[in-house]
Amino acid sequence: MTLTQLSTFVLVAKLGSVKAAATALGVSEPAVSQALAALRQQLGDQLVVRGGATMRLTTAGTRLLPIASQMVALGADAEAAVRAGKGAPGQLRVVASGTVMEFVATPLVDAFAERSGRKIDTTVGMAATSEMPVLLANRFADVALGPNLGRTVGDTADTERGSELISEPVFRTHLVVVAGAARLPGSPAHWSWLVDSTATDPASDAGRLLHRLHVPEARLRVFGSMTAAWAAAADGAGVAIAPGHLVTARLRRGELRVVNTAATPADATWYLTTLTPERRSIAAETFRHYLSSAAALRVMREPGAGVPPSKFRPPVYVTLWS
Amino acid sequence: MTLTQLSTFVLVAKLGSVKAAATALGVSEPAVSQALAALRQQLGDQLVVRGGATMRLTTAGTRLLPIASQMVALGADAEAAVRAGKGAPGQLRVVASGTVMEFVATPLVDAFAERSGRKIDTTVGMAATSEMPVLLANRFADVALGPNLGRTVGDTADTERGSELISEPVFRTHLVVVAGAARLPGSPAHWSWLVDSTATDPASDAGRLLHRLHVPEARLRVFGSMTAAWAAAADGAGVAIAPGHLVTARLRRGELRVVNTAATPADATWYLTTLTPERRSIAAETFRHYLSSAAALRVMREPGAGVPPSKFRPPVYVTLWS
DNA sequence: TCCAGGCTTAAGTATTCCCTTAAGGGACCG
DNA sequence: CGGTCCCTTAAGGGAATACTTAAGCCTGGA
Repeated sequence: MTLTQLSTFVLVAKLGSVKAAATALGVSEPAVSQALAALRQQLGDQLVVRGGATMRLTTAGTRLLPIASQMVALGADAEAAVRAGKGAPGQLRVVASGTVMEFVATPLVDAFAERSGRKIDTTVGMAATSEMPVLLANRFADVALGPNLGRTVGDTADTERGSELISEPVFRTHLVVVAGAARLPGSPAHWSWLVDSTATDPASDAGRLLHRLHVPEARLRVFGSMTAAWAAAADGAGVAIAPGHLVTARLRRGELRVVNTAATPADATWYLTTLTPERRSIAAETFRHYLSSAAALRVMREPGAGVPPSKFRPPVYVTLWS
Repeated sequence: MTLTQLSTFVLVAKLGSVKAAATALGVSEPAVSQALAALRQQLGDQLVVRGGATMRLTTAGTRLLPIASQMVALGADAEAAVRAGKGAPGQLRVVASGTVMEFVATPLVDAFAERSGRKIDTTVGMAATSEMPVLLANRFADVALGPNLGRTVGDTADTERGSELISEPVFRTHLVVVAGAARLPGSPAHWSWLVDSTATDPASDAGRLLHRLHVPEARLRVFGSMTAAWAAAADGAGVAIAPGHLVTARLRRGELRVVNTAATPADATWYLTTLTPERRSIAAETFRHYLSSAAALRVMREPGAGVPPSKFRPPVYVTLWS
């Protein structure tokens, strides 16, 4: 019964699938399945079993989950405690949604590291919206930047202590639909939508927008980054989604134009999600404070030139700081 | 950072020595030292350093200890939870002092297992008095049978939550000094004391008795078991210590006679020590209840023939159910 | 000053972890 | 009934664990 195995179990149980856990951990499916098999053999119980759509917990698994979850969290706390105890630099692990990751996470974190006098080691990873609560609750990450993760209706799991999350708005923008010079036939559901991978996350801002416009999946063309999608849109290949404030330059130059739809322009707010204050690490608190500064706002508003399409790595999930 | 390493660290920190931890775990000293070295390297801090008599915690080590301790305890809880969840037999791990171990632990546990309908897997290990609180607090054991472990004055460590212990008297006897036919010259401090290894434990009943009589260590001859010591005493090799109720037959047969001293007969009470009720396992609670039964009392009063000297294993510490 | 007890290192070995790719089921859906 | 998605097993390899014995080293005490 290793901590790795327990982490794996927790992730599978909370995400409801081996595949999802494997993705979140950045390993192959068999790796997860095998860790699970080892736990199952040693504890003499299946713990999680296939139950149609999602993996279901057995009775024993249900009892194990809160304990395992706490052990994993304590494992992270242990490292943080030792770090703090020996006066070493703190550590801040950020997870960001794809959009935030592409445009502002890196410059934001760079600026933060600069400002903190390099006293805080900061790393960034990308995660899907559904993964973020799990990653935070189990201390795989300290803060999340992306959509609102505050408690939503129908949230059955996670009534355990310590898993409560707090989302605070840090930046408000609006999503617009943009296109090049090409004519757009018929309704939005018939257009060709040039999107990045976050749009396939139904809980993301872009995903919700597409859902509201009833765009079928067949009409999507997924690009490795938003920047790449915009370039394709400018070439007349279809329409793309963009945070308004990030395409002002392209609009001014006439490369792109705004296309109004029934659902756009749509408000879109980026949130910072953390644990409750008493469970927050010092580094997380510092970062939270930094985000309310004028310097941080400036970075989010004008994140520089963005990342050139070739340099932005597609949704290769970062191995999450094992 | 494995659970094994954390257990090792906790044991070293709480027992104050690598050697003690190695003994308690039933492994060699280098094994402990090495586990510690691995932790130290990974966490980048010494955690515990040599500080004269006992190992002292560094700042980082101080912060780590409560967290590690809780992780270890949760590890045991996890197994228990899964066991309970799948309806498997419960588990009861008993630690006993040497005397209890030699005479009553085995028959007591056998009787308990019988009575519980084999629904509880019971194992017994032997431990020194100083080790018992640590073993209980970190879930290496569920109950302890031996001297009173309730909070004593000067108990500096263990103010952390969950380490509170409750000792309840379960059997009252009295210690007597016995000898064979030989004449005893001078004061008790000059006699030859034939004892078992528990007498070298200063916190044990026998150890305290020897201290009260100012018997120097040089006057001790350590035997592998009390039974063996009594046999030697009967041969005239010196005096021995015995719980009165266990030597009545030998006294009646004239093999031994009681020698009165300034400190004997001395009251000696065996206690059952457990965690607080809400932290107690079901098996521990069941055992506690069983001990108050007439059947248990009978076993403790007349534990059969005892163990023949050759069969009782000297303080070979049982590997503690890792 | 040397000695002794106790912590640490060195060297070697068996075991377990943890990951990979490739291939074998099993359930659900059209 | 075949496809597809997903979980699982098989096989293999590299690294880390966890233990041993033997030998060094540091500190405190006679």
